[in-house]
Amino acid sequence: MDKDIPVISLQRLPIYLNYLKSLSADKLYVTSGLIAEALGMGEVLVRKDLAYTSAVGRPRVGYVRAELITALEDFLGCKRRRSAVIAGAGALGRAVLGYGGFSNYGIEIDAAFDNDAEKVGRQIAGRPVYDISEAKTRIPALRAELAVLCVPANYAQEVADVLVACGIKAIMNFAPVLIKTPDSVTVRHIDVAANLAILSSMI
Amino acid sequence: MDKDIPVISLQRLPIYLNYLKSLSADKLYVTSGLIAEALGMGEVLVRKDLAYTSAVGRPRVGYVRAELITALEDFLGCKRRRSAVIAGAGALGRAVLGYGGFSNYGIEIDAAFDNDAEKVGRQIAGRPVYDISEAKTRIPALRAELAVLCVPANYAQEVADVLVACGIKAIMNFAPVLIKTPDSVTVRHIDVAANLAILSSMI
DNA sequence: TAGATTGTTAATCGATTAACAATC
DNA sequence: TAGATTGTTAATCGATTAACAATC
Repeated sequence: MDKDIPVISLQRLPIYLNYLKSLSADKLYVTSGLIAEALGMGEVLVRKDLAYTSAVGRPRVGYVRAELITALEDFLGCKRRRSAVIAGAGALGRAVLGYGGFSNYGIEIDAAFDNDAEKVGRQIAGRPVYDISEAKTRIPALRAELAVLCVPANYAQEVADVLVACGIKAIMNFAPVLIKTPDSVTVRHIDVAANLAILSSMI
Repeated sequence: MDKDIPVISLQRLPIYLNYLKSLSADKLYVTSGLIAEALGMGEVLVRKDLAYTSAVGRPRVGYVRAELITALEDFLGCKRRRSAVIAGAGALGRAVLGYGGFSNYGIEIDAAFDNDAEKVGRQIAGRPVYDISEAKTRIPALRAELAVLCVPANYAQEVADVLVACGIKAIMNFAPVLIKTPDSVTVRHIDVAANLAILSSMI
């Protein structure tokens, strides 16, 4: 009955959530018009997006801000704690490990993997760095289903295959190369250089 | 006459470019069908996207791979060298500084800025770290128009304002907060935590 | 009650895909 | 020539916006 949320709407939900959280605590109600105005988008679009979550607004007053935050967090699964791992403990992997923002979404980065003996066995930001060969025992033990791929391009496919074999169900890929995975595994590719090039060509 | 390329098509051009470069050197010709197949998309879409560049294919043989790469590079402005700076020399800023991939697109990261006296004056990956107060002389001197914003959320708007005042025309924003800029400045927001949360909710 | 805002249905807009003529 | 592939025009699909009834 209820249609699945389009990915493009899903991508806007964290933006709404951030905005709602940024409002001062005495702001009890918000309207779609207020959100739309602040974020530079159409108000009907905001209502449509919010309708995919369990959010319910009231005519004349709008949405209760706290309820709306809860609805968005529920929809995004922020309540359910989920474990993630990082593959590649280079500069980017370490930056991601040290980044605290994941906890807002119920995600915990629990470990990193690398093949460099220099890095293996140490801790980074309080998290252990294991040899990649340990992935097949460590990942199931952690029940991790999310992975952030921060290895060089020439290792990306090989490491992605290992992650998939270990039960990882979604991969955020920072390597500048497309990786192939079974349909059951979702991949988001973030190519930082390509993004900057796109920006540059839009100037 | 010629319509402007939609942003969504523009975003695919680096993907085509990477794929074409990944092919072995003896692959002289490529067809839209080959590219589409490899990338899991429709072949008409590939031809439409390529048509926005100056690429011209030939019926029956397809596109000359080398020509197509050149056409994409020209369109993306990879030939014209452009200077970029990083704001924020924390873990993420350092990771971006150390990342070599920008040169493929003609982009050179020339400097970083920070307000931490510990970091200012040092070099990271061979690039100088200046105090943010120097931005207004250094950025124009470098003729930098691109910036990567890697500061904490609570500084993001303030630092973005400085960058804009220094002549920056496009900002890639890694801070988990929306920033406001004049219409003349293009912003791409990459919220790593939000992206992982989206992925997670798609599992 | 009057008026503001929601939620939904219909219209529009833009992107993708299908169809096909051109051509090498 | 026959056939494969391009480039383009028309059709479809999906997302956004407009219109509006419901309602608090």
